[in-house]
Amino acid sequence: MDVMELAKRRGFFWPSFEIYGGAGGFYDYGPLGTLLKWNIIETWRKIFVIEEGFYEIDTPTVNPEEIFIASGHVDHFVEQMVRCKSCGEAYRVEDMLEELRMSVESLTSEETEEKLRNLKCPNCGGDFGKTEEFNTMFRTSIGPAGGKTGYLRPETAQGMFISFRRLSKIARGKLPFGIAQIGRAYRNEISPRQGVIRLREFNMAEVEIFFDPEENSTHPKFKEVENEKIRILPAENQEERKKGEEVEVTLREASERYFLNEFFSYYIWLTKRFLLEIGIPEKALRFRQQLDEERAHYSADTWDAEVKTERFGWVEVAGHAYRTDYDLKRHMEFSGEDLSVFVAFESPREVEKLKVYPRMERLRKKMKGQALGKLIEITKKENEKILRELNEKGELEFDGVRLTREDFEVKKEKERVTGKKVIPHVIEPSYGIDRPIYCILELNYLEEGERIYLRLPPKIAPIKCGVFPLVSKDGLPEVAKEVDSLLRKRGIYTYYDESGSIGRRYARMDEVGTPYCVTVDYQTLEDGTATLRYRDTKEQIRLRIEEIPSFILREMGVLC
RNA sequence: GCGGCCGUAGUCUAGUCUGGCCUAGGACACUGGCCUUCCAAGCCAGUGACCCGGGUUCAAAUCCCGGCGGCCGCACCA
Repeated sequence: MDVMELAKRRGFFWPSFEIYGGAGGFYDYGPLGTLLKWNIIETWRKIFVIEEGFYEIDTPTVNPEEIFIASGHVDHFVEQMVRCKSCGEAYRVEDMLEELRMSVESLTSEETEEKLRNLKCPNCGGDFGKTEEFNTMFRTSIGPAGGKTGYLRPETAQGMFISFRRLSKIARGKLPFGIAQIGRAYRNEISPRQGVIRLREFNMAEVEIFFDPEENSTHPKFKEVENEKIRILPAENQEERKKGEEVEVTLREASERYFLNEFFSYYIWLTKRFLLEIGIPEKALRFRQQLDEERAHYSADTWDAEVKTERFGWVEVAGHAYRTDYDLKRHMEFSGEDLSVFVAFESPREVEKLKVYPRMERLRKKMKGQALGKLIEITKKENEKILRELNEKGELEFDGVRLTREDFEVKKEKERVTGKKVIPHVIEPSYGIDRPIYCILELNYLEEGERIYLRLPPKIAPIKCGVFPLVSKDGLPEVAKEVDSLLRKRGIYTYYDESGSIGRRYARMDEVGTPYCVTVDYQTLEDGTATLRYRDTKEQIRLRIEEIPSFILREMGVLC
C-alpha cells in the first residue's frame, strides 16, 4: 500500500482525462482532495489575509502579451527551436547543439544559425532554416482570428503588479503593505512527471509585500518571533544543489547573517507556521537558499521552503524571493505609468539645494524665442539633470546651440520637502498548494500492522467526524442520523455510515484522516449520550449528544 | 525532448516469453441481504478489467507498428 494509491482510491486526486488516455501534468481533485484543498487555503487565508491583513485580490489567468513582455517572461521563458526546410520536422536547438557539445546560452543567434548550417536534419538529411523561439508559456489568442496574443499566467504575481496603482490607493498610499492572491497558474512543462509535484496547471497562493528599502527593514512583529528557530541551508554550504550541511539558527541570527532583513525573516517564520499548521512535521522542513544560477530573472535572493519526502526527496513547497523593484520598474517602463508611491516624512524637512536658472539676458542673444521657451520649461522640469551635466562637462547642447555655465545662474535655495517618491521593493512569499497536499498526505500516512491512518491535523482533515449507529437496528440508525444532521447544521463535515462492522467503519474513517467518530449505542437510547472516538489513540469518551458539536469545534481549535 | 523499463476490474496482481485450454483466475475493496451491543469477524449473492488505434493470423491480453500514459536516468523546472 502506498499513499498515491490511497489518494486515487479514496478520492483525493487522480490523473485527469483518464478515459481519453490522460495528458501529463494535469490532475483532478476528487471529493476528499477538494475538501482538503479548501481547508489548506482557509488556513492560509486566516494567516495572511486575516491576521497579517494583506489585501486579497483575484485577477485573470489569461493576460495580454505585453504584460509578460514587460515582466521578462517572454524573454526568459523561451527555448530555441529549428525546423528542417524540406520535411518540416521541428527540433530543439539545444538538442542539436549538444552533439557539438555547445550550449545555446553561450552563443548569439547568428552564431547559433552558423553552427546549425553545418548540421543536417536527422530525419531526412535536409537543411535547417532559421531558428525560432519557442515559449513554454501557454499561448492563446484574445478575441476572434487575428486578435491579440495572450498567455496563461505562469504566476499570479503579475496581476498584483499590474494593478499596483489602484491597490496602493486602496492601501491609502502607505508602505509597507501586502497583496495576496490565490489561484491557478500554468507552465507548459517539457516533461512533467512526479504526479502532483510537477503540474502544467497548478494552484498557488502568493503575497507581494511592497516596502521602502530605506525605511522598512525592521518588522513590528519581529520581536515576538526573533528567538524562534529555523533550519536553513545557505548557498555557502551547498557545493551542489540539494546537498550540504544545514544549520539551525534563530530568526534573529538568520536575519543578521543570512537574510535581507527582519522583514524577510518574519515572512520565513510565517511560512514555517503555515506549513506546521497544515501538517508538515517540523523535522521534515528546511529553508534552502537558491544558488545564483537557479534564481529567476527577477530575483536578487531566493529562499525556498523544502519538505523531505520519501518518494521525491526534498520538494520545494514555497519560495521567498526578493524581487527588488524589478517588476514595478519594468511595468513603469513598458506602460509609461508612474508606479511610485509618495511617502510623506513624519514632519516636513528643510533641505538646502542647488538650483539652476537660465540667465535670460545672455540667452536671448543666443537663441530664438520658441527655443528659449522650451529651455525654460526643461530647466524647470529637469533641473538636477542640467545641473549635473553642467558640472560634469561644463557645457550642454540644446536645440543645436552650445550653452556654457555662464549662461546659467546657480543658486542655493532652501526647500521644504514633505516626502519622497519611492518605487517600492518587493518580498514575495509564494506557496504551492498542490505540492504541500502531497507532502501532507505522505508525511502523515501511517501503517500500524493492518491499520492505515492519516494523522492529519483536525482543521485540515476533509471529513471531521464519522457518525455511526453501533448496529443497524432497534432504532439506532434513526438516532445516529439525527446526530449527523445536528453536526452538519453546525458546519461540521460528517460521514454517516451504517454498513459492515463497527471496526470496519472506524478503519474507513482512519484511512482518510477523520479525527473523530461518534457512535450511537444502546445506552444512547437510555440517557442521550454517545461515544466520541479519537482517531490517533482510538480512545473513547462519552458525551451528551447536544454537547457534541461544540465539543468537536473546541477540539479542532475553532471555538475557544 | 532523448534512453531504458512498463500498461489486465476501484486497488494489487496471475496469465504474455512458448497465440487456441481465457467464457481472463485470485486477493483486497465495493454493493445488496442475513448476522452483528465498539475497532477491517462470518455467511449468501452481486457489480467490475486486457490503455487507444492499426496490422499479422483460421485464432491476439499474448506477436508487430503507431499513438497516449506511467516509472527510472539525462536534460528542463523562470
